[in-house]
Amino acid sequence: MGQQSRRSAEAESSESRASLKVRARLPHRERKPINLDALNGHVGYFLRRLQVVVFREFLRTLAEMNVRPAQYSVLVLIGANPGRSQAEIGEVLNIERARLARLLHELQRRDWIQRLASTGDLRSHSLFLTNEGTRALARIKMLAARHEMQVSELLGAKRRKLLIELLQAVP
Amino acid sequence: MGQQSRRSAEAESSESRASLKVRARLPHRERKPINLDALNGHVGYFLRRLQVVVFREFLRTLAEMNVRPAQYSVLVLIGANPGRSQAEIGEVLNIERARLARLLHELQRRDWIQRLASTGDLRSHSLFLTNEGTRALARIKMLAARHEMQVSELLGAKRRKLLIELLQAVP
DNA sequence: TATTGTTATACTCTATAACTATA
DNA sequence: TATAGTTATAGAGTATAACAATA
Repeated sequence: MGQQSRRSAEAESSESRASLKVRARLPHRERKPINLDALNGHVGYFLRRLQVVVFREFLRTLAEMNVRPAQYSVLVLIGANPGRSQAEIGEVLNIERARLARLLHELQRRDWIQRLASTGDLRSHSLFLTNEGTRALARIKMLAARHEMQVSELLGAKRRKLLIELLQAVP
Repeated sequence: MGQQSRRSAEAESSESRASLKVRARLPHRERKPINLDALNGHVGYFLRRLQVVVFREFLRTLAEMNVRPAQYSVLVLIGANPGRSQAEIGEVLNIERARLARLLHELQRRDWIQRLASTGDLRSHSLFLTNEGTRALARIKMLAARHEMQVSELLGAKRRKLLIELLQAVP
């Protein structure tokens, strides 16, 4: 894979944590640094900056299963909370119900999930993994754990732990 | 504005920090909490969760100027670093040059920026704000500062400061 | 040969609105 | 009336590829 060759190439430069660095297309000569100005005062800017890098890495590591972050989070929640409705899953993940409907349609097409009529409220669907979905999720979780290790290499284990604690505590 | 009435309505419930909370469409009855399972171990999940809320709030607060986060960051950098090329701006912000070209085209259509031929490298364009762009950016920065205050209310000033320091230090 | 900027395409995600069927 | 889910549309963001001009 392209990722493998890239990683080994960068490893040669003896910077093990450089693999995820945001510096594509290195310029021929170093330029004067750019002043971030007001961006330095925005949480959103830094959140977005890191999130883009992390998601890009996620896509690379999960490429063999062709799973995107949103699909991953939905699969994990269905696996750990079988029988919940689309409304409940969507609310927790902050995914619009319209978007979730299409996302689930794709997961169903792959035969990873099934939607059964709810016993109580006839409007809602109860979500479950299929047997194939359960097997796929096991593999996917393994790759996701590998991804998280790469994130940990990028951030440093200590900073990663601090960051999770901080973000988890947000109301 | 709809936001104002919403904030005051929620303020009545004596939860001043609830204005940005992720709980649209409150269910009639509380359900059993959903188990986040493996998501609890992913920095990316928490990053994304907060970033979506923060960007949504940004859009609301900057709605009167019709400015999106990416446009804001580009305007700020051009304002603080006049004469830089598209390649330099795009690299810092991690915006694809193809996407940046279209984004700048839109800013130019609004007469907020101008692209002049570089004196040195004839391939590159030097980016500047127009007079109108300078005036617009002043107003935009004022709104962005207001936005950041709302973020600070959501996170708590102390946690916001910690978060910025942590994210800023990421390599 | 490589880089800068442009145009084009495909796909994902976000935000709406309109619709049905249930409650 | 309100909610659960579906379908559709428009716009933003991401990832590519191909191209002309210049280095």
